Amino acid sequence: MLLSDYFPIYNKLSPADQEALLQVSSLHTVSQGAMLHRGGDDCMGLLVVKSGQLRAYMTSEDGREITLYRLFDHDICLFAASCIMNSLQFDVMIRAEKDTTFWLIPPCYYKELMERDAVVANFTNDLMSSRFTDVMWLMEQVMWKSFDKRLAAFLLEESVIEDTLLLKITHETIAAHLGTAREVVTRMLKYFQTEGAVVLTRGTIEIKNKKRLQQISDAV
Amino acid sequence: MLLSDYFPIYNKLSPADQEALLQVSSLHTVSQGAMLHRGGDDCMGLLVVKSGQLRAYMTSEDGREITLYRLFDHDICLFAASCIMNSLQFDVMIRAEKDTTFWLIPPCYYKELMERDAVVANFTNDLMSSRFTDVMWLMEQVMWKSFDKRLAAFLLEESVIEDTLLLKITHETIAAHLGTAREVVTRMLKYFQTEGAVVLTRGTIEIKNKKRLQQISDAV
DNA sequence: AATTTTCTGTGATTTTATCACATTGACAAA
DNA sequence: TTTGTCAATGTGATAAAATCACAGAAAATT
Repeated sequence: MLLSDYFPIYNKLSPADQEALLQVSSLHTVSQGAMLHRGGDDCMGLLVVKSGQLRAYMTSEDGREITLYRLFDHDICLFAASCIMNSLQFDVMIRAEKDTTFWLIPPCYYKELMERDAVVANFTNDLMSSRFTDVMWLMEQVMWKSFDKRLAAFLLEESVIEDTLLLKITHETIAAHLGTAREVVTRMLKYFQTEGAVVLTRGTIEIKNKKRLQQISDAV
Repeated sequence: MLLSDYFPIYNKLSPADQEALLQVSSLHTVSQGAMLHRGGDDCMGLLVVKSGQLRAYMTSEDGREITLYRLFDHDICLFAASCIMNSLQFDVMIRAEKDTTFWLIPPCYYKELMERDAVVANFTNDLMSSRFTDVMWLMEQVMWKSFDKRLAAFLLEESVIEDTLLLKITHETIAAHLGTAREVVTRMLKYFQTEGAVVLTRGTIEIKNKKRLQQISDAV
């Protein structure tokens, strides 16, 4: 599979631009845990995920984290190229959650293309809208949902992503996803266990009663 | 003053598009408190603020609110035209905080223009980036700042916007801006009063010690 | 087997949210 | 002027979540 298969507007580019895009783009592979981007200063370029999984998150001054959204195969990451949009004035961190292969389109090339080509500009617009939608969804969760609902929803989502009921994840990691403290996660998980919804062992959470988690997550 | 003075890229449009833009746009005035937009379904168009003040906010199912950002003279509101971006999938409410005069550019016209003209598309991109930046700033506040800091910062900002130390605002309204409950605001304001930072009467908050509020707001 | 590190458990306290209702001030109607 | 009404504020009680400070258990390393 080529970049052209992963870049939705490739066919709408002029032949010259198609050629140039393939020329300047490069394929990279990083290992799980690799830091791809740390905030507004660094600017690697537009990142097109071929395979793997990335996590975009925000950090507090004292090192707490919250996951903004995740990127999977075919997703495109705009914020690793935040320098091309000078009205974007905030810091997003991006880290590989799995071994990940991606194409990188250099920021200066993409910027020039976007400013010249309406199709590319509108596509960029769509990308940004999607991420904006993700963040607004998160905002709603953080603002109006109680923690038990958010945790239950996270476990269910994680179960879908990993395609298993036996999650290999620590309380600390969950806390970083949800933007809270580890103890808070531990206590709520203990409660879920007394409810029979999960079984906990060191480093794992086994989902025993999916319906119960769904009830908790969906309750009004 | 004409729309052309408030629309930054007007001079970059073709003469025909300049002409058409002025043709299809309309000038409107609404009173304080008027609801301009409620969520994704309604789509009035791109809204260019001539004078006044708008508030963009989010609501919970049970009617709680939080202010996302505010719009002043020369600001342009993209979300009253959210239908032109079909990847934008969230609801923003927009209400006039003051009597407001604005131009309205019809969504279908703007959409067509944007898809055709790279300058317009990139400008739209910039608008969206700015709002995204606002929301990310809010996210940081909500996630990592304690409530006393957020309230102190709000009072100071309000004082700048209204250009007075005697704020005419209720605890209920502040709670809606900050996304919390009225009692929480009342209690914290009482505390600020015991600190000598403010003096409270029904419907007003007088800032007595700006420095103290700044200390509270900026404390690490 | 001993040591170190990572992960989990838990009490105590503070902050913030929630619920329920009391009180006060402003304004309007009688 | 008095009375009634409503919006705004005050506050106690309780619950949820965050914070702090350790204790202990499991896994990994030496």
